[in-house]
Amino acid sequence: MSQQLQNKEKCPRCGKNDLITDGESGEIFCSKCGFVIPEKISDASPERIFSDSNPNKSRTGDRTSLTRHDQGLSTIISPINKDSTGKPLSSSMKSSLSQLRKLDSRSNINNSTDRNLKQALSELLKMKEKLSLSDTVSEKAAYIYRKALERKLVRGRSITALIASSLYAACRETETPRTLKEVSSIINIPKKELSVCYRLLVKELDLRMPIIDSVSCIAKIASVAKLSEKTKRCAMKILKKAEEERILSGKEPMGLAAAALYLASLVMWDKITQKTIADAAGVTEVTVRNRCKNLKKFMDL
DNA sequence: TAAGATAAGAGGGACAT
DNA sequence: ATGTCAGTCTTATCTTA
Repeated sequence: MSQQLQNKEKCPRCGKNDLITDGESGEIFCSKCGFVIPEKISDASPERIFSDSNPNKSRTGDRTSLTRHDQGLSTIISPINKDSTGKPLSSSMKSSLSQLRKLDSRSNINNSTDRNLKQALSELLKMKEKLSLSDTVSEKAAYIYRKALERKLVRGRSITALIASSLYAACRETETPRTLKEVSSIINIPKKELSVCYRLLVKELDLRMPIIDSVSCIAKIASVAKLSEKTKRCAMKILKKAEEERILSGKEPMGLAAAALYLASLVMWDKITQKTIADAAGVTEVTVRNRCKNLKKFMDL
């Protein structure tokens, strides 16, 4: 059970003073009718109060995020010619406001870089959902894409492909196990195009990618193929040993992990076919066999 | 039916031109 | 920039137990 904080506002649905802030998710909901207030997810950190006399502990705005084209810091000039009390504006005010609006729209969205960014980021959010990735990864992807924009790498390339490869790069950087193949098939971009963009990003932005740890792939494959914990641990032992023998370089980590799991399943009498494990890992049976051969040779199994 | 073997082909990294 | 080369992985097909 997470920490819950009382909230002074009224529930918009039932009108009762029973709003509660969930300390973990930051959602505000009514304890009487269960209504969750949309778009009002605040962070659970202590509120910022600028004056002690302020009874209304309002927030200072949404959190900033790299996944918004303006990082969540936009100010929108209302298109309605009324002041805050609802009275119509004077004509001189109206004309200066319309000037402001013109300037504002030019400086914001009509800037081609910003327009590009806006489109890319909306695609990014869709992709993030499809690949069920965390905010951390998409933030990182947004950061990479911004860099790419700065370096003018987008010219003449498809936004979709570039933002997708940024996302893939973010996965690599955060060691989130997603293969190029998965990304390409889920987002519907040819693998080749994606890998060209990815290599471009790595090269031009000087990204330092951590080497994929095949041990972390084991967990993923094991859960897809529904293997036992025992087998998983045995496979990790095998890979650790192989790592010491230094026979891992240049091999696909997924293939290696799959082979280690297959060998482990033999040791543990965990009945599993090569096909199942190859499918779970997204490699072919032949690859599993070849990797098995390598591993066996060095481990006298 | 699962596992192993073999061959042709694709694509990418390293290195030279 | 383009080409070559060794090594890897995939797909397809056949054999073996």
